[in-house]
Amino acid sequence: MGTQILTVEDDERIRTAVRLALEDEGWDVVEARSGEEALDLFKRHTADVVLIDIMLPGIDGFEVCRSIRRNSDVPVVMVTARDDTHDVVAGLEAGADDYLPKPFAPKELSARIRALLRRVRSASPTSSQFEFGDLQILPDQGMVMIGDDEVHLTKTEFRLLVELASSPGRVFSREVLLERVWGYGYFGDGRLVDVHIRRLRTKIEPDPAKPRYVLTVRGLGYKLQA
Amino acid sequence: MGTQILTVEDDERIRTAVRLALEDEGWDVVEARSGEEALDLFKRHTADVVLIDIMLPGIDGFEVCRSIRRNSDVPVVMVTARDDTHDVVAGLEAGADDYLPKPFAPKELSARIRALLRRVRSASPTSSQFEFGDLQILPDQGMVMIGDDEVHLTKTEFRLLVELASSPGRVFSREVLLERVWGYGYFGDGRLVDVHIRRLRTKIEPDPAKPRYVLTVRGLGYKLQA
DNA sequence: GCGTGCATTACCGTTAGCGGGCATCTCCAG
DNA sequence: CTGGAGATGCCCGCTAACGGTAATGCACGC
Repeated sequence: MGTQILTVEDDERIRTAVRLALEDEGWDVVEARSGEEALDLFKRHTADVVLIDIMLPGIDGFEVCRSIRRNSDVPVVMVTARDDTHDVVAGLEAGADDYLPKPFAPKELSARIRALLRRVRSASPTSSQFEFGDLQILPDQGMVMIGDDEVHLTKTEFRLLVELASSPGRVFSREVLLERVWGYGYFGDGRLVDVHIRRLRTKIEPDPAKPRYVLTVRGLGYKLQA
Repeated sequence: MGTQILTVEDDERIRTAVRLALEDEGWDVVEARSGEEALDLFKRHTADVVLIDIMLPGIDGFEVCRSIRRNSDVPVVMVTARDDTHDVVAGLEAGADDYLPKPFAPKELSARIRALLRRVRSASPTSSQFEFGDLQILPDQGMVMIGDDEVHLTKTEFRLLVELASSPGRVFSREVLLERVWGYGYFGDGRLVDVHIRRLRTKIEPDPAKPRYVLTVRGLGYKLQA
């Protein structure tokens, strides 16, 4: 699923020009022709960025922006022919993140949206999380839970587990694991992996002799039960 | 401690005008006259926003921005007389969050900075207070309570604690903490973090040898018990 | 049965984190 | 200006935990 951009613009020519510019960047564009339509679409879809023209029939851009802000932190860019300082300030005060006076270069619009996306995405560190039955892996917290109990893993064990969990069910050879967990250019014995798999099992498996999560695939490597 | 803004501008009249406008908003302004001075100041202080003029003697604004971006996510606004689309795009690509062509209205500058701060702060909720068991953190009042007793923390200890509290349970590496607490671009020993964690513990932990709140995650960093 | 590959254990050099101590810096009171 | 207290940054030595190696035992497949 790509980046979704909702545009609100009543002038068809501009709307089309904007759409083409945004699609050039590889983003998906959803178009609204009025404030009402925009708010309706916004409720029903999720957008990564909203682009609002101020001069709209019906509800104006400022109001659309404020309305969106009441229940969302989505990045908002205002685009308009009015470029008095007063309008710019009003737009930003209404909750917009950026304000771009027409006429503008499509490349500038794209660049500003990219900057905004960069900022927003760096702020929300994708708190990933895996779950396999009773086994719960929380990479952010450097933590593994079995049921309700925290299990302490060392850094190496943890990275090994996270690596296996990144593609559940897939078999990882010792070479691949050495490369990914220990780093490129590590020239050690493949037995090293065995030892750490063993240590991992004693910690997370109810019965390490009959592994439930970390399974051996003879002759190939190890995998995490999907 | 208020919002710190670092400005980089060689023209004295503009520098003064900008400073007055920013101070009107209640922000603290630190001024640099060249790219070199800016990078130097940036290393030693923390800034909440950086304002960069592109045309500078020595290192130009683009380079200053890129240099800052190499180890910081601080909001950056570029301000310049050049307003070709090409320059705007280049500025944003260099890592700036906004680009404002001169001449600009001080009110617009302030509004744009406010919008940026709003965006950045909504990402890391400086919410009024945190509570972890008996530990109560009141960032607004610069105050920490254990049970009913106020505990005195130094500025550094306090910021360290608040940073950890901003994402309870999440592991913070020494690098991240150095960046966030000591300021971007601080090039010191990672051991420094240990020292302050220890001092923090002696103050807030009932038994500093067996931490209850500030936990060590060996090989990764520290976290605050969720 | 035999060989190959995996499991298990023991061992030991290394390292990360902690605590004590010290030098410098800052900020205030005198 | 000066002295002192607190704050800050840095270094060194200690220890427990960790990572890697090797040796031995076990299981599976031919």
